[in-house]
Amino acid sequence: MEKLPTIKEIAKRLNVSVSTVSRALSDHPRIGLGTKLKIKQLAEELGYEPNAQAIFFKQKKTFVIGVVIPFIREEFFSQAISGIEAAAMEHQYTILFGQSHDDPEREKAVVEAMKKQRVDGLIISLSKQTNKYEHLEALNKFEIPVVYFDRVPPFKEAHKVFCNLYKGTVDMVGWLFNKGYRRIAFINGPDKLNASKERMNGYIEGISKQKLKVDMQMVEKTDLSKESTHNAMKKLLALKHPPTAIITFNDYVHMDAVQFAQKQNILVNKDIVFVSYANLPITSYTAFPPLVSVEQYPYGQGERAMELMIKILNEKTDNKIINTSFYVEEMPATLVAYQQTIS
Amino acid sequence: MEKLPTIKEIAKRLNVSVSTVSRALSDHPRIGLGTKLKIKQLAEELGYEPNAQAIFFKQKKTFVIGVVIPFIREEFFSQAISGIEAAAMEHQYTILFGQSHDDPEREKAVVEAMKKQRVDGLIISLSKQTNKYEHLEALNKFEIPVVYFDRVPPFKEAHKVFCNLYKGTVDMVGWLFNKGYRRIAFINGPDKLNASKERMNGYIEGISKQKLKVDMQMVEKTDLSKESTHNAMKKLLALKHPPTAIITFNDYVHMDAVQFAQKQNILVNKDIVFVSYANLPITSYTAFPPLVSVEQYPYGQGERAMELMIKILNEKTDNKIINTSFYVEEMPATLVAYQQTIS
DNA sequence: TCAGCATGCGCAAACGATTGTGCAGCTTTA
DNA sequence: TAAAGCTGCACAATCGTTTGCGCATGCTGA
Repeated sequence: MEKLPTIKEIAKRLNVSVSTVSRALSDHPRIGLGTKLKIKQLAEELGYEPNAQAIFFKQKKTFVIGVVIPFIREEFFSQAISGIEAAAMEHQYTILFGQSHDDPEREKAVVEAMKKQRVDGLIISLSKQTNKYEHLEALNKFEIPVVYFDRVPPFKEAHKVFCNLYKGTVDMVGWLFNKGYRRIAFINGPDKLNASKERMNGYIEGISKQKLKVDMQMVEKTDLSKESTHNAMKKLLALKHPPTAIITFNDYVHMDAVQFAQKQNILVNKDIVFVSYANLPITSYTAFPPLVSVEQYPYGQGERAMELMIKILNEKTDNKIINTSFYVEEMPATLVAYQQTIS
Repeated sequence: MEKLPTIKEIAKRLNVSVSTVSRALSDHPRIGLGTKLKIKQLAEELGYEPNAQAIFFKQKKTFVIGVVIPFIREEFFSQAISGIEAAAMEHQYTILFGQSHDDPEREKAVVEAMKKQRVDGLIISLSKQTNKYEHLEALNKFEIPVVYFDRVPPFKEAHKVFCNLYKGTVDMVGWLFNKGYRRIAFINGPDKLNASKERMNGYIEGISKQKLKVDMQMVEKTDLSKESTHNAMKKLLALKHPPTAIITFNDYVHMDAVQFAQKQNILVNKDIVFVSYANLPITSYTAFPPLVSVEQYPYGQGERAMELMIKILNEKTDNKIINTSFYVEEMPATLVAYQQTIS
């Protein structure tokens, strides 16, 4: 069992100083060619690799970015993290991973742990329940930049990457209208989510734009649990004039809604058509994927969030001038019709 | 913008030495009560938190475990990583995350990056293509323990956690036999995967146990791509006596196989029944989930892998005696009938 | 009264690497 | 031929923290 070789070890074996070894390995011009060669050869032999911990410790930089998301098992987030990882690798960064499980306490604990690890920055998609931001503002105070993505905070003073679903929702209502649907219902998410407000505004605008009347009986809410969604469906189906089209908050709500409709012997996408958000690959395997989806590009969001982070970090080291402005990146949400892979 | 406070800063403000501050904060008995109080109070005020980078650097420990998996988007792995994370948090460890994308080159690159970050240990599920292990043996050489899970290497000299699917497969064949099926086909994964061999042996044993004859025409292979699975299905359906039951390598192969069957206007689970491995939550949303599945407990595997890792690390610090034996943990794979949630 | 011990704290080395400075010895140039 | 410049290397400080050792001071007991 060998120890990982150090610069010291090389110096001792070759009877030179550690500084000479350090400079030789980084091709410093003031080191003689012969010495360089000897050193590099021995380094190669020993399988020397610089101790990142030591370097980063001295440079006060770790090249580690913390990433906190609600649930990795949600495909949206696993795709997002893939985008983050891809961008990170390209710039020699590594990522520390943590889940909040949509619990603010756990979110706080994870963020603390990452702060202890002295991550260079934090990329986070907030937990549904998060309404206090002290644990995150604490990071700002200590010059650890935070980039939010998808589930971003309501205030302006933050770097964010997100999809604005307003326009996508307007388009979706328009699409349904053009297909002849008039009784368009909407199962929205929790009020406090920004994403819910955007969708809601888009829905109202979309309905109005088609000269239809907004009927609040057609709007239900779910806390995103299966029971809650089933409950919303129950109410919609009990209406005197039940909807002929249902827009659901996301693909998971979609699947739960479809499940409920089937239980009621409703012919999905015949009696009632279902459309949704997210366009996740798994839906292509389900019996009744949304006829049309608002694509939110999770991979792209993750990628952009990471690139933004790197940009911020570079600015921090380059200019000593503290940049007090915040980056806000709004990505387009586009309407995607379901690709018929079956039959 | 404040800097993160250091022990030095506290020492300067209180006109004591850094060693006194360090000892005071860790309740050393030789530090006076009054001094301790003053120091602790100021530390609290400044929001002091020890610089983990510095401590770990000195202690040659990072409390970071590298985790490398093929694809986070596969539910099996996202569940596994949740188990790993849960166990890690419980013991104050954090996890560095990387994906191999089933590419040995990328796997190597990720492992190298983690080695540079001086992770305390590495938990890995091998890429499908990995058949050289130098990049991982390099870690062993430098006393960075490696725990493999699920996709484990063929050799003995390794810590492993996995499900042996042999018995599960025997049981599955038995289940089908009891239900009256006799022409039981099998779409297996790539030969080089251990998991394929286990399943194959189980299949053969299962068939023989029921006094049926093993018909190699009933056994097809897939490289796990959709095309390859469709191709395997094509061959099976073209047989003079096509199967009445099909065992697929995993839930993704299952979904692709079902998709193909539907294209051929075959009544799934009526003309042919499909059974599979993994029992992933998403299959409950699909039109035709496997009638029965061999549950592989990804969360449990991840959890156990992490616990094993911590055990190994503790042994390393406790006894200076190097433990040369390897831990091999075989988890039971149990047969699970599909929970009918629809209708 | 003084050795001996406990108390309370500071000094300095160490972890692995980077980097400014200094100092030889050699070569160049006026 | 001596000042000036270049070449090739070593020394030492530094990052934040821990920890063995040592040095005062005050107290105890014989």
